[in-house]
Formats: sequence, C-alpha cells, structure tokens
Amino acid sequence: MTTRDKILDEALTLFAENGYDGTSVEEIAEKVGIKAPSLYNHFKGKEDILNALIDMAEARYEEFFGSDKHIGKLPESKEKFIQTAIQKISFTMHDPMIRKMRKFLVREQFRNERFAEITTKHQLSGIQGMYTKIIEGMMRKGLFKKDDSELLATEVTAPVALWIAKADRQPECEQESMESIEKHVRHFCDVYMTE
Amino acid sequence: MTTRDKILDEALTLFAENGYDGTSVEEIAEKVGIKAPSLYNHFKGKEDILNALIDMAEARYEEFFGSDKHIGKLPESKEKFIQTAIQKISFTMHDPMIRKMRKFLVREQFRNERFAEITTKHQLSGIQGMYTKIIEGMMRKGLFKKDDSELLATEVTAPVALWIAKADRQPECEQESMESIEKHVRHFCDVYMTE
DNA sequence: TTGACAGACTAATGGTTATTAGCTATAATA
DNA sequence: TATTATAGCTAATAACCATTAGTCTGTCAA
Repeated sequence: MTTRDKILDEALTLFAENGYDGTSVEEIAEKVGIKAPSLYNHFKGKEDILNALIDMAEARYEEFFGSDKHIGKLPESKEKFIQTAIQKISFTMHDPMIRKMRKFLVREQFRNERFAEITTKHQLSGIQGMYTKIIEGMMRKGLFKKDDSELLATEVTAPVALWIAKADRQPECEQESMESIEKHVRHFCDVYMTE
Repeated sequence: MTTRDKILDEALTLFAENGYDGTSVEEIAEKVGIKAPSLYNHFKGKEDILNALIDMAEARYEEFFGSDKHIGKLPESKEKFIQTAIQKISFTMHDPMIRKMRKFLVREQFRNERFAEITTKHQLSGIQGMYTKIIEGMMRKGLFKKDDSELLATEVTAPVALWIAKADRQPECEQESMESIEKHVRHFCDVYMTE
C-alpha cells in the first residue's frame, strides 16, 4: 500500500469517527506514521484529501451499481431470496470499509451538493435500483405477485437502512437490528411473494 | 425572547448547517447581535450550549411522545388515515424548527452515546411507537387486517424517514419526495387495510 | 441615594491548526 | 557517475478560536 493510499485510508477512518472538522492533519499523519508536512507531498491540502475520498465514494458506487453484474443470478425461491438478502445485508452492515464509508457520508452529507448527491446514491438509488431489478425479474418468473416493483424495492430496503443506521451509532444493538431485519424481510416475502 | 434563548436558537441553526466543529462561538454571537465574550454570561462554554441543545431535544421528545395525547383520535377510514398521515409527514418535513433539530441530530449522532440514543428515539422509537399504537387501535376496529402492528409501523414509517432525509440534504427534491411518500402510504393502505 | 448585580464591552492570552520554506537522504534515470 | 525526482524531516508562520480578566453602564432593591 502506497503512502497516498495509507493517508486516504486513515483519513477515512478518522473522518468517519470524528468528522472532517474534528480531525486534524496532524492526527492523520500520525496514524500513517509520518509528520504532518510530509502529507503535503501527496495532497495539496486537507480539502484535497476530502475530495479524493468523495471521488473514491463515487468510483465505488459506479463500480458496484454501474453495471448489472452485482445482481447475479435471480433467486429461484422464497427461501433463497431471503437467504441471499440477509447475507448481503449482514455483509454491508459489518464490513469495516463499507461501514466507514457510510458513516463518513452520513456525517458530511450536508457539506455541499456533491456530497448530498452521492449520499443519496449510496443509501437510496443504488440499493433500491438493485432490488427493483431483482424483484422485477422474480415477478416475471411468477415468484412475486404482480405489483409496482420500485415501490416494493423501497419497502424492503428502507427499514433495513434505518436499522443499519441505528447499528452504526449504537453498535451494541447490532444483533437486535439484524434480528429485526430478518423478521421484516420474512414478513415482506410472506406478503408479496407467491407461495 | 431572552438572550439565552436567542443564543440557543442561532446555535441550533448554525450547528444544523455547519456542524458543531464547523461553527465558532464568534459566529453564534454575531448572529445573536453580541460579542463572543458576552456569551459567557449565559453559558459556561461552547460545549455547554451543545448540552443545552441536547437537553432541549430530549425534552421535546418527552413532550411529544411521552404521553399518548399526540395520537389523538383514531382515523375512522382509509382515506382519513392517509390524509392525517400525509399531513403530519408534510408538517414534519417542512417545519423549520423540526428540520433544524433533525439535521443537528443527524450530524452529531456519533458524538457520544447520549446523542446516539436521542437520535434513535427521534427517528425510530418515537414515530414507530406512535404508529404502532394507531395501527393497533385500528386493527381492533377492523380497519387493518390482523398482523404484527409493530412491523407494520416500521413498514410505513421507514420509507418516509428516508425520503425526508433525502429532502433535507437535497431541498430541490422536496416535492418529488412528498409524491413518493404519498404513493407509498397509499400502497401500504391498499395492502394492509381492509377495504 | 447607594449599592449590587446583570449583561454588555475591549483587550489579551494560550492553544491549536493548516500550510510553507527549506534542508536532506534515498532511489531512479540519463 | 552525475542528476533529478521523491518523500521524508524540522522550524516557522499566520490565522483562528475558546476562554479569561477587567471595565463600564443601566436597572432595581434597600
């Protein structure tokens, strides 16, 4: 890992934990193992690091949701749908990198329009779009009852988003959140899936 | 309005817009129309203002959700339920004071456990608890199909919360968000209400 | 009238912070 | 081998910021 990457990594960690304004250049440098001025060999300034991170967030979004690859093959039964959904959610909730990025965006979403947009993409458009396509596909196969797939996607993902957010700020509730999520997903399937 | 109240008001506005760390004592004082040191006649320090605001948030929560008064009388038909729900949501979304408080909490939710807890109360427990009771009551009257009322409460409120959050960071989407919300609430009623 | 207190002000202080200048050593390149 | 770029360092600076000390003024109670 290059120094530049290490800086970005530590900066993201600190920004997620203490916010941009709550983090000093010196802190970042210390975590990286260099002195603050050395940091300016890699970035023009503190704000430049912030911009590089938001570029990363945008790239990550494109990489993940840009193509349809992430959808994979459609689940072929109710149990399969529940299983893959829970697994994906659990991963999203616990993966340290994704969690950092999420907290970072939540904290800085009001900084400017670009941050606002990317936050919306990450926590709304991306995941909802993905589930819209999955549900649509499964509707065509007769696994879901005919309905507005976009609306259904919102209805599965929104409660999940809220519980993940809760787990982010109160990690002691992680397990409780996962249980609520599983209960919710099962209920959702009972209501909207055929058999 | 006393100077103390004016300080709290302006501080909340600035904290909501630029965050606690992004706001200087001088800025607050200037908005109030006094000099920074005069502020120390009313508060022990910057953090004291923050604590007073979180006390306010807690008091507001208790006042609003502490008793069952806020539930009012139960809607007696599907249309009535939709109408009062939309009206309450629209108010919550647009009221400047509530909006400021919401942005403030979202920004500072990771500051410490107390902030985390109160944020969860405001954006989860409170509203969901309220809808749990309303739906429960309406179930007893046969207006909702028999189901897990807590789960249903989550399912109405969660998408609303996400769209409000989106409108908070992208005010140009306010109307679009309200339309999505209305569509969602209607769909919810179609699925879970009797006739 | 007096005195005390509330609440404003100016001036000053000490700490933090982002950033720059300038030096040095190492490693790649010509 | 000579040179150049990279990437670290120390020292310094200028701005900002929270907070304190000390002063002044007006209001109200004794």
